[in-house]
This record gives sequence, C-alpha cells and structure tokens, in this order.
Amino acid sequence: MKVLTKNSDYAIRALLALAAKKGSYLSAKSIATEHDIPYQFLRRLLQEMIRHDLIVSKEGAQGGFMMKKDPDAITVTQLIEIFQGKVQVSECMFRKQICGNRARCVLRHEIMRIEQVVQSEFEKVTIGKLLRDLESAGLKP
Amino acid sequence: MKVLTKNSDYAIRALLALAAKKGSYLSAKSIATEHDIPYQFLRRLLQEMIRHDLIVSKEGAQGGFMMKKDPDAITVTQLIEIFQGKVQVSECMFRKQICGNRARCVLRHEIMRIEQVVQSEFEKVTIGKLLRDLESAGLKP
DNA sequence: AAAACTGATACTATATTAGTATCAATTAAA
DNA sequence: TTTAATTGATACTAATATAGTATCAGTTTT
Repeated sequence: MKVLTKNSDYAIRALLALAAKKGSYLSAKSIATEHDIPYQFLRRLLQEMIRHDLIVSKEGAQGGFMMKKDPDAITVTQLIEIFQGKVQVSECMFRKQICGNRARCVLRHEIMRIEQVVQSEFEKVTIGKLLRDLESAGLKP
Repeated sequence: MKVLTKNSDYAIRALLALAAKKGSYLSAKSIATEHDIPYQFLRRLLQEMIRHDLIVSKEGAQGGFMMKKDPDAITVTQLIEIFQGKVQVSECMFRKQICGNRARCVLRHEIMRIEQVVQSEFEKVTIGKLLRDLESAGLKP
C-alpha cells in the first residue's frame, strides 16, 4: 500500500522548490531537471496547482511558475486530495446485508475515525514545515 | 485515495462471518452469497488467508473454511499487508538531488512518523473488536 | 523574427485492481 | 459406489489508475 503516488510526490517536491525561491519565477524545465521529474508530467501537475490557486504562472521567455499560497497553508492532505482524491478508508465497507442502513452501521464509525486520524496527521505537514526542516538540516530543496 | 481495496474489504467481511461462526465450517459459496462477494474472487482471498494461517479449510462436501487464529489477534494492518503490501507513505520521496544520502534526510523522519501513526491506528482495529462492535449494535455479520 | 516559455489536450504504456473460468482432487451423503 | 458439493491450483480477461510522452498553439522577452 502506497500512500503517496508520483503525482503527489512530484508536486510536493516542485512546491518545495518554488517555496524556496519565493517571489521569483522558476521554469518547469529547470524544476524538472534539478529534481529529476519527467518534464511533461510536471507541467500537468503545475497546471493543476494553478487551478487550485497554489501557484501562478507567467508565459513567454523568462516565464515560469511562482508560489502564490502561503507554504504554511498548503498541507499534504490538500495535495493528496488534489492528486489522489479525498482520503477515504473504504467507499462503504459494510454494504447490503451487513449495512443496509448506514446510520446503524457502527463499523462506519470506526472507519471514519481512522480516516480522521490519517487526515489530521497529514494536515500537520505543510510545505512550509517541510521546507524549514530541510533548511535546518542544511539541505536546499 | 482509497485506503482499503476490495481485497481487504472482502477479506475483512469474510473473516467477520467466520469469526461469528467460530468452530464450524462455512463454505465459500455461502459466504459469497450472504455477503455479496464475487465467488471466485473470494475463494482466492480465502486461500491466501489459509497460507497466512488465519483460517483452515476442509475439502469435499460439507467442507468449507473455519477460523484458526484468534480474531483479536488479527489486525486490519495485517490484512492490508497481506492484500495490499506493507503500508508505506512513499518509496523514498526524497531521492537524488534532495536526498542522495538517506541518513541525512530529515524529511524521511516526518514521513516515517506518519507511517507509524497510520499503522498503529489500523492495529487497534482487530476482527474481534469489529465483531463485538457489530454484535453490540444488534447486527450479525 | 527567433527563442524560451506556458496552455491545452491527446496519446501511449505499465501496473494494479477486480473479476471470471476451468479442471483436478477430496469428501459426504444418497 | 456413484453423485454432488466442495476446496486446490492456476490461468485468463477486463477495467481502472498511474506514469509518462508528444504536439501544437499562443505569449513574452531578447
């Protein structure tokens, strides 16, 4: 079971790069080569992040992408939701015979509790936090 | 992001059925029809669970499957590991440029911490617990 | 005008998940 | 002792998700 797919993985890395160069434009190409992310793949991810208002772009030569949203306000949960869909333990694990009536389904509570825990753990991790962790270790993203 | 696939979902439901009828054999067919699980699919899951010593089988007419391991000793984590592989947040999210040296990678700690939380949450949920929850709600699995 | 870019979108490849089919061997019961 | 009900083993197909590639039009700087 893999929690983060390449989508989210690459997106996080690209955001770290942009957050580190806050205020200036980075081209998709430079991010792709520096972080070893497939170029066209990355471009799609960047565009998706524009649609979600995390970053902005500038077209043309010397153009590129720049951070828009506060890195501390971007959580891993959000990125997972964008690129892998909302975290859900099971669509409804207890259907039909077992759970004809959802309201009565005690198991749903258990499952939903775990969903909450997983989500809240990922919510603690923001791009800003990851960046500071990296910097305090003397690594640049 | 879907945490439980059909594999695990069906396996859990089958185990609940077996745990409820502890001591007697239930055929794959009866479990499949009662719980609306595709018959041949279920058979493969049951065989996999035999290999992992969770249940035993008896061949021939009136044969079937029976609980072997204590339901309280079967965690959802184990089932996820059997049917979806070990829980891992990312293979190694921070490779190459960022993390040429794994030991130095502070982010790995963050990621591994979340892995631990996710796993331990699922470890709290055993088949035994789920069964009792169901029963105390007046539902039979 | 050319080069360096993004926007949009279509396409292919690979892996995972889900489900089906088949045949041999075993056991209980008619 | 034959038949029906079952598991064991395994091969196969279908659907979906993930990963990656390609192309062309439009924009901006040089």
